[in-house]
Amino acid sequence: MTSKVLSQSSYSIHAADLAKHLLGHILVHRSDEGVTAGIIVETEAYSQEDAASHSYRGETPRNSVMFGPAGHAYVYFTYGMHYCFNVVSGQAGHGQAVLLRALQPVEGIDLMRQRRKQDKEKQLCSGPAKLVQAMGITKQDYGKPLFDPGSGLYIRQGTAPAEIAVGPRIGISQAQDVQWRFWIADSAFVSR
DNA sequence: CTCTGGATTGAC
DNA sequence: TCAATCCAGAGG
Repeated sequence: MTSKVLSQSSYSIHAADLAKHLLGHILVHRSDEGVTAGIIVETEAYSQEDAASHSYRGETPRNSVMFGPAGHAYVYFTYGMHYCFNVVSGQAGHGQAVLLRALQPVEGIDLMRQRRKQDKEKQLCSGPAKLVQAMGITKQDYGKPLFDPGSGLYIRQGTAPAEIAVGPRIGISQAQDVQWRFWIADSAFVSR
């Protein structure tokens, strides 16, 4: 099977553009437990000028990778119990990233079921913290290059969706009017 | 050092 | 509708 990986340059665009562009591509993770993969079906963009972004108040130890070169993983811990996974976008020096909110499972589905303690396929990756758990992503993956299959965590080229839907981001208290959430219009695997 | 709130989830 | 659960970031 062919498995073309997205090049680093394809990530060097604005977060809002990358958020749309990532839909239809495939996130892959290889671990000791096995391989898991899923089609990206829902994303959100976060950028430095945006009050809802972690990068809004400048670079800190937690968000530093957002200010580095594009195509790397930004993993953060939140609510005292969950991790979320982002793809760094844009140019180095400008803090921005795309949050992956939902995947359509395509490989390692039984492993996802074990990790999630959940049988229903639509419940495996239908949320930012759910997909991190199902894919076996941890804080150890912080900073990993997603354009390099050797890192074990990468994005494979998929198929662009027929129709993309747009709406406000979820769970934020700032900039609630900004329409920076994108999802594949007819997907049954989105969150919420 | 203390305090506040969070890019969530699942149970009630 | 709400608790769980703990850390990052801001302010003193």
